[in-house]
Amino acid sequence: MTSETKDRILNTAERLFADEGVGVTSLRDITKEANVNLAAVNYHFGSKVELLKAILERNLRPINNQRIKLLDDLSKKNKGEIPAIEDILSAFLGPPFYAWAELDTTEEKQQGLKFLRFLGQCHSASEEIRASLFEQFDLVVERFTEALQTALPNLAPDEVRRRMEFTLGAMSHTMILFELTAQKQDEKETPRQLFESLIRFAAAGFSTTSPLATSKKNISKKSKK
Amino acid sequence: MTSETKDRILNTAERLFADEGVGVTSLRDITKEANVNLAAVNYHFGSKVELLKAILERNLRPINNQRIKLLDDLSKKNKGEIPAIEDILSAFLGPPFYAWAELDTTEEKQQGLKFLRFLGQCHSASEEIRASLFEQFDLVVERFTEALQTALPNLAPDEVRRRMEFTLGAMSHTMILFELTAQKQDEKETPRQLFESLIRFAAAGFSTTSPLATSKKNISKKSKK
DNA sequence: GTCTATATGCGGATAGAC
DNA sequence: GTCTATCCGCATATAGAC
Repeated sequence: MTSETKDRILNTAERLFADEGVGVTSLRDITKEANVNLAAVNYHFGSKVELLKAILERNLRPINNQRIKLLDDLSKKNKGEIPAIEDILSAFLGPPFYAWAELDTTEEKQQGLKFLRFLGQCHSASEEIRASLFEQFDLVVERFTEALQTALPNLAPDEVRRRMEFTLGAMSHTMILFELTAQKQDEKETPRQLFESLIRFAAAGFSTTSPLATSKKNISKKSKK
Repeated sequence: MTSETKDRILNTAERLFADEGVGVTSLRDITKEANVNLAAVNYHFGSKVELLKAILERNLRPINNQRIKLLDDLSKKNKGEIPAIEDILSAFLGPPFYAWAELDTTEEKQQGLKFLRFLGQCHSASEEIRASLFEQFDLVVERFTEALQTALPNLAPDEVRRRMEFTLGAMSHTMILFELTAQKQDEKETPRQLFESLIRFAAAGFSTTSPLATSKKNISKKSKK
């Protein structure tokens, strides 16, 4: 049996990290609430950061698998033909939202929102946390960057990468705001609206033509008519 | 004289926070390097977080002032006429970059990049830091949201706000990546390219037409031709 | 192997002498 | 205003009980 203690730590920590935040949740808080000894965390995981990584891994794997699956399905469906930008982005940005939308009870949904917020925070946390996030995320981002490059053959590779980063930034920021959005508009389906808006925003950003030549110093030269 | 000690703390902390990160920089590190007593931080600022707020305030004020000024100039220049989206976004996203571009020496530039990264991190730090960031930022965001709404009269107010959030997310994420980008491409002007790409990406995102009706469950229905 | 009791050292904060 | 001494909570390490 893989140590019930280990699972109890994992579950309790997951809830506390999402609920209260990683920074303010101490190992003492976790072990007290889980009714295990303080040293158990170190025995089973090695450190607080390693525990965090384990939680990330456990929750991110199914989401990333779904992303890849959706992307593969896109390619298969339209045999040979290149998928639309919006569909590619939907396969990438959708899964975290789907995972949330599929939850049943109100409490589960609330908990799920908190986890999304937690995930978003990890994107811009300490270097070490970011690193462990991207350990499993990098390959996914790579695959989607390739797909987008194929769909946008005229866009310079550097520019595709930059736009992918902008999308990642908008995504993580959106995840942080998810909770607030959902609570404000009591129970309404606004998270879905937020998610749809994000896809549309990013798709438009990706689809715009290459940036102006960088020779001119004056950057914004657009006419008003 | 407003305490030379206070200034020394402020300067040293600013450098260390940006250089090493807020989390790993202890008050002991700061006070040792600044040659002041450990208790001085608490006397002058109250706490580590308050010190951080003071640094944020000092650096953000001129940037935010420039943002407002640029926006005002836009309105004045084309009397009555509504400015282009790209110009509005340029006035908002440009100042942090200008502040960096105006620095002279290589060391100053490097330091400036680190500060931009630090600023970006604050966007998704603890609730308390975020709050102090937005204490002075909220009004600016409000003004620009209004300007964008005016330039996009057909876009629902909720949607304008959402897109502003996406832009903020892309911006803070970009600031975090600034340092890396600049170092990779040895000394080249890529930060400017990054900044221009961001404006273009966000402008396209803002300019796209309203999202699909939310009645349909199937979200991505775009045809390929 | 699994867990506990306990120790180490560093962090921010503070009371009170000067 | 400045400094010393000290407090308490923290993550982490380890010795040894079961």
